Amino acid sequence: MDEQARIMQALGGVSLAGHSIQGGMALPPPHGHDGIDDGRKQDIGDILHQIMTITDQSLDEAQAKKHGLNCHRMKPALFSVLCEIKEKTGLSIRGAQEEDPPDPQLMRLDNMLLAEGVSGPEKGGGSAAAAAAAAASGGASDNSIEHSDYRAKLTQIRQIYHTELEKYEQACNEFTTHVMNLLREQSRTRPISPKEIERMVGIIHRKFSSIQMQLKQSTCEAVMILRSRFLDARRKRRNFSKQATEILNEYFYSHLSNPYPSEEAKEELAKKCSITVSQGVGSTITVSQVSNWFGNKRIRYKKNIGKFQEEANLYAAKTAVTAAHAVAAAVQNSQTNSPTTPNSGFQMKDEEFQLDSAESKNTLLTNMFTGSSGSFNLPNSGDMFLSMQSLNGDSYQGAQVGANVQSQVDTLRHVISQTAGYSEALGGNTMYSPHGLDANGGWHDTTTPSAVISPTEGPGSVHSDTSN
DNA sequence: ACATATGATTCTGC
DNA sequence: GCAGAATCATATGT
Repeated sequence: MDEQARIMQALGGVSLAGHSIQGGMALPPPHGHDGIDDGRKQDIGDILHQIMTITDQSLDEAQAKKHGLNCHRMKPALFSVLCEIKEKTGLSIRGAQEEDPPDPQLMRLDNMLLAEGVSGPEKGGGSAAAAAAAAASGGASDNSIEHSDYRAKLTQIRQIYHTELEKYEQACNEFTTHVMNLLREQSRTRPISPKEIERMVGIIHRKFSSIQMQLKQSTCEAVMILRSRFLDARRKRRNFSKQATEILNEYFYSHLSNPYPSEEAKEELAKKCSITVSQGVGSTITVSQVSNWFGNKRIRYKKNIGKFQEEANLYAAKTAVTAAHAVAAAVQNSQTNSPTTPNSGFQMKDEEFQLDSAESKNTLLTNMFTGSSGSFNLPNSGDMFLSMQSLNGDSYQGAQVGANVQSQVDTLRHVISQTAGYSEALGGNTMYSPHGLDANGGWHDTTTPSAVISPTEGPGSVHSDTSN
């Protein structure tokens, strides 16, 4: 042990090729020596001398000396002792950063990149994620143009991410092997154990993974920005076309008693709205958009019936006019018995859009006579009739005459009778069962037209939608 | 510039 | 999962 101590002391501060070997070496104080034979003493002295003078010599000479040292029989023993001491003294430095636990932040980033289709399997991963994102946001985005744009940008991000990642990995590997080679090389002259090399590799990997995390973070940010730009429909909100709104309103007011279109009805409405819209630049209207529309409509109508009175009148009138046309045609058809009269022209193509005579009448009656939310200036019956007459000449085509002729006749009869003051018995129309909002504000079937009036809407209580 | 309209989203309750 | 309600964010009208 004394021998070792002396060696240590002698070696302290010696630099080889610019690498200090002082780090981590605690040198015990020198003290007396005994029991070492002179031959060995001479040996060690030689080694020390060679080491001390190695930097003063030429490269070739140094190389030769180094080789000599490496081949020296004392070398393995010295090396292991130095390593042991270094290991002991270096303990305080490490230990803290041993095995790294999975970073939650990194895991979140990884998950997100995977979910967005940036990382993970190649192929249509990006578009699949885009579609999923679109579906998540209501499925309302059927904008193929914008979607392809989004996908293109996502692919771009994906490519950049992967090339960068690859670059980092390559650099990391190169650097690691370089450092490993260097250390291995130096381990000939410095006390570097394989364990230490391993640890160094770990440190390098950690450093590189922190760089990778930055890359992941910025990629995530880019994706988020992209998403907000392309997929947040609220940012891209566009009003529906006039025709589309008309179709939807048509359905709403003709089903005022129960404005909850079935899934098929919604699909049909969406299709119709999209057809009318397709001639322009507008996007198509999806089922979920129809659902949104009805949701908004119901709540806004209920909140302020007065505000929608005019609209309700209009659509009810349109419905009635449509019915009138149908009836007129039917009558003409039956009277003239003309084979050229297109009977099929009034045939319902789609049962979904049946005209609900009771409902349309209800709308009319409610609007005209009950006055719903009080302060709305009700048109008197004459006005209403006039307006209807004027509408008669209208070339409005929007309303799908979906009803059978009989129900249209009923509607028309009621409209006419109520409007013009006819008091005919309207033989056998027991279908008249107006529906409306119940006292709780929900839609239900009632038997009194006045039920349409919201109890909370006293006369003169017209107010605007303050929800905004 | 401001108010209003409107499509979409989010939250809550059922 | 749907509907209602509240809210957001944009579009449109003045």
